[in-house]
Amino acid sequence: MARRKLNAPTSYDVARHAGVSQAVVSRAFQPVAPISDETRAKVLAAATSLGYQPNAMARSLITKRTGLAGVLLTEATLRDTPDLLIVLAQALLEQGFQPLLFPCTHEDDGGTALDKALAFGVDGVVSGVSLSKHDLAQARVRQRPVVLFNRHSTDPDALQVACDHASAAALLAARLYTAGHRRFAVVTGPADAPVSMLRVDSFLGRLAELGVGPVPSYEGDYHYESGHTAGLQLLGITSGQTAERRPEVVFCANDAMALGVLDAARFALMLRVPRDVSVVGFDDIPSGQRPAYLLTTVRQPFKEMAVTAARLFRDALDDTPVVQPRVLVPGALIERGSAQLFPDSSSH
Amino acid sequence: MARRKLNAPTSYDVARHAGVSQAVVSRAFQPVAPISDETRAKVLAAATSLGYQPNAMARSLITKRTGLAGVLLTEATLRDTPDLLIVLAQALLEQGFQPLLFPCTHEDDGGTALDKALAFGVDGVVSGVSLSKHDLAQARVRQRPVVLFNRHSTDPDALQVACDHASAAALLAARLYTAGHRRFAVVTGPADAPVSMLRVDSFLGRLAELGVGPVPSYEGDYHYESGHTAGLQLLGITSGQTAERRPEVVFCANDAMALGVLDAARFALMLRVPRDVSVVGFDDIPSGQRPAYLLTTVRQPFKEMAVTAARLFRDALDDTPVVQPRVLVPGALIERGSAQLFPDSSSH
DNA sequence: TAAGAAATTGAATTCGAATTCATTCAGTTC
DNA sequence: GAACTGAATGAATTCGAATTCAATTTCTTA
Repeated sequence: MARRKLNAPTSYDVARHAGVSQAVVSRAFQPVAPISDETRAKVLAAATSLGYQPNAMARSLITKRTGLAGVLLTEATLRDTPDLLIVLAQALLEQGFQPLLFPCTHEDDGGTALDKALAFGVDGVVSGVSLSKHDLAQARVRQRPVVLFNRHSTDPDALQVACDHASAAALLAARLYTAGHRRFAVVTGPADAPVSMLRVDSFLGRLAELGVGPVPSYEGDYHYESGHTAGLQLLGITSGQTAERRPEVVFCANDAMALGVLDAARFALMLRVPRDVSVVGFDDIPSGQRPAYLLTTVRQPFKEMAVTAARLFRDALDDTPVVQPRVLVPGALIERGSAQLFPDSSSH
Repeated sequence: MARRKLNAPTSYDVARHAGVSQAVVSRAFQPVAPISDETRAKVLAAATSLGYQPNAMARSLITKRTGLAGVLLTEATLRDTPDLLIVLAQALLEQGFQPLLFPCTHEDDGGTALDKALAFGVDGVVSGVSLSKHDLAQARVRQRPVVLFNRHSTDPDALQVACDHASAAALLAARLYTAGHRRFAVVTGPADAPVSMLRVDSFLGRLAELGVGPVPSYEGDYHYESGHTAGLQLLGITSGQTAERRPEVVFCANDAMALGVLDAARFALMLRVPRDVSVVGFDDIPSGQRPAYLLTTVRQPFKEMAVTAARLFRDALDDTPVVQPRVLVPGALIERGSAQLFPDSSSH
């Protein structure tokens, strides 16, 4: 490994320049330390004149802190809800942490990503991918807090912030039932996506409570295309569907697929939305807000969730007693034109 | 600062456990080093049994390498083209670098972000925000390579990878002209957005060459809403527009605004697209691909650009002589239904 | 078999800033 | 003015792995 010398000035250079000891230079850069204002000013002046900046590695070596927060997110999350990364990064920066991104291709890459993050010396991790109990234990041994973001763990001590997908989905189900709908269909996310499961199961659970019978379902992969395929499948005539048996409502585990269903219904099957069929999703992605879609959906309050996660993260690091290790933030039902949400007096 | 002891094993612990010296442990973890296979195996066994991982800070302190690549991107970029971050992160990871994200609120936050990145000890930076000559010089003094991504610098030595926005925009202009269009309008990005300038200026430049007179323009901010407003303004009757004077084509500096223009035209002004007006954008964002929009646009080959950037980055770090410091990758014209691209025999 | 080359090994040093601890100095108090 | 308090300072140590260099072992080769 080529040892290249970097001509960056060190604290010793600054010390010599300012006529003090290295220890004093170090103190000048700490917010609170035994040093006179006069000396500090002198040191800082010398530092700026030399273009000195404390070496992060040397500092971390002794303080055991890097100021880095590992951020574990799936590529699907990054792609579908880019806003999440932005608000999470902002929130972490506000708490004084720089986000170190670990993009995960699959939901089960979390363990590997966590290992890598720890090897890089992150102070802790905010994880938007699932982590096993074993992974969490490993982080705990190393005293690195982990905040689960929209992910759940059976570990009672795990820190977690999540949208209350279950309640929102159940509410949406009830709302649609009340509006008079009786024939439902669902498009799920991939079987190993925990959030999809939460949403779909709650939706179906509430419907079951209300006496709605078996609901056809299609397993998508969170992408638009799979939603499109699902739409053709669930609403098309291929399976001998007639208007009487066609689902009145299609609930999708996320918005991307809901848009696919919507387009399949409108452009491929020539159905009118919401008159012939209501389509609802989950996430409130920007394109669903456009007049071309007007998707009824559930919005996750990412900003609030991110701020909460960042705060939990910092508190855990500061050994501040964490009052509430598990925070559930309610989702907001966003009613737009893609679903018929009021009893239709003209029907039947 | 509370000095908390982490019970992480050190190389000395492993050394004791394996009955060798600390130096040998260090060597066991390097791919090529003077150590026998036998000893290495013994050390690695001891290491795994103790759960040892080399301390990144200590290592970096002496090697002057962190394995971190600073990634500077504006929030607008993160939001509008999330795919870019994903492919860039993948490409950097493939070259052995972990992306350290520095989200920038404004285009001119680059200098600050670069400073922060250098303070964190990144090995170099890939910047999707503008950097001043002074910033670049500072990085060079520290021997930290900077690869500009879709950004330009007058510095002849600067490493840069960019989409050839200018050529693509000019091509698009010519294409529309050939199709018979003569009345154009443009929606620009914010005045300080370098990429918007490139695109719009080239588009207008080519039109001017073709003899097209003054073109009305509206300054947007890259967001959908501003596109919507621009659409109302440019195509609406507020300014006493009649069908004869209404622009036949609206060129937008990015897709997000193009969608806004398109929706304004269709849903607010009841114009038919592309019959009454053609709308074209730039970027090829996913929602423009949907049947509800079918936006004609220019796609940036992000994957290729990212791979090139990552390779440039690595070569610069390895002191591999960089063959081509400036790479321009051509954009791809994506023809969809939002623009009339062929001479219309039925017109006039 | 002796001399020399090559491969391993370990003791000591290094990287740069933070911290400990002893020391100095100025300011109080009686 | 002696004794004491508190603040400010610097010498020395520390963090943990990589590297240098001298010492040792093993392997060649004449």
